[in-house]
Amino acid sequence: MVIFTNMLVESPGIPSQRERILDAAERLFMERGFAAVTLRDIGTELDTTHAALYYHFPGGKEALFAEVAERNVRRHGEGLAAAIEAAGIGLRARLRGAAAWLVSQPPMDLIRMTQSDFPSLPDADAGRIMSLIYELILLRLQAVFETARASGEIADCDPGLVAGGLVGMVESLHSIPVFARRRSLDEMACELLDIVLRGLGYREGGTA
Amino acid sequence: MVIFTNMLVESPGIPSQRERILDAAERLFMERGFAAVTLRDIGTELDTTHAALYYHFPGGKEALFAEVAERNVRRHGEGLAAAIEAAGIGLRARLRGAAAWLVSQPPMDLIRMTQSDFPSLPDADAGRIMSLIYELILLRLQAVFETARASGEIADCDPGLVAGGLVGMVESLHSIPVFARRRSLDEMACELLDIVLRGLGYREGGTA
DNA sequence: GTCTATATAAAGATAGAC
DNA sequence: GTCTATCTTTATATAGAC
Repeated sequence: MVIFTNMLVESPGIPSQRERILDAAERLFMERGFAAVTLRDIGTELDTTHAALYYHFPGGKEALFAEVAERNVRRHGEGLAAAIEAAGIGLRARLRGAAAWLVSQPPMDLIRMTQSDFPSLPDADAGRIMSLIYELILLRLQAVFETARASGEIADCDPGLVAGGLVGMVESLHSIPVFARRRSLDEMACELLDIVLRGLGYREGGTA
Repeated sequence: MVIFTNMLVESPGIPSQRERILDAAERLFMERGFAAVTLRDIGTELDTTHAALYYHFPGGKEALFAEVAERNVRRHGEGLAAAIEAAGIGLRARLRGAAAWLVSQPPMDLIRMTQSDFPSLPDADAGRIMSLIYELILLRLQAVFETARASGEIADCDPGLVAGGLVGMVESLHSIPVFARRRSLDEMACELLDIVLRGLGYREGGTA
């Protein structure tokens, strides 16, 4: 029986250097965007040099960003699905779970991504990541509204539009400077959610 | 009677080169953010060289961005005030006017500004512009909700939170790629607005 | 795998001609 | 006022030692 070294370093709790790079890069890139982060910033974060990054990511900054952005979208999607799942049934519970997840994560600035980051990437990368955003996040939330509509919990509406508007509204809470936050992002998201729910004619349990 | 040259070049319809630079810079900076735009980009846009920009803006990129960002916020604030004013009375009309104005402008990405652009500026500039955003945009919209609350058009709510959430929701429509827009941003904003209005217990005319 | 050193390119900024 | 040319800094990227 042969034990591979890379199986050991990938064991839980001992993240590989590659993972550590991805973590730091993801945080920096998602906070500031592609253009505003240098490879030296990422190296400094890990107490190493930017040259070391090229061993793990031969494709350089673009490849690193593309991988990091895709990873971020997938993580957002998984967390969203898990939060919705864990919330059980009922539109209000599901949306609160989804919103709590979104504000617990670094901001996902879709305006910056579409207007600034993606145009800097090869079309193939940009297109793939944009499709993932649509598929893993927007469609996932849209399905929640469709389910609620089908069971009579809410009135008729454009579920895709409402899902998108909700993400934008909740994510925008991240733009409140930390010193100006008199309540937690979670509480504020809940209050906004309740307004939207009422606007959709929400009644618990639906027509049943 | 002396006629100053710079009075002539500032006459309507004949924008000075300084104005043309501000216009181009504003569009580019507000679309892509501080880090993603080079002075050469701006020069190219005006069929000139980046060196020429230093004659009009000796402070370089930072000073140009600071002036452009402040100008953009003031323009947003003025347009917002004018749109609300022109809409007459009634919360729905006012919010529709405000939303129509917001989607008619290049996106104002508050997440990117606070997380990425402002940290690149001197604290004084960043603080001043952030205060203007608060004062000219958020407080202006907040006042609309407070007025509506006072006249009984809507139920009690946190007007600052609702104003902020609304801006975030409406602005996020800008992240929909152009090819994927099946309706105009204006129509989508109206539909979202109506949901929020209903959620606030809106009734036309208020208690009167 | 990571480092130092270096090559190359891009971007901010200035000088001086016109 | 604008241009060309140049300088300086910064950033991406590579080479080769360890």
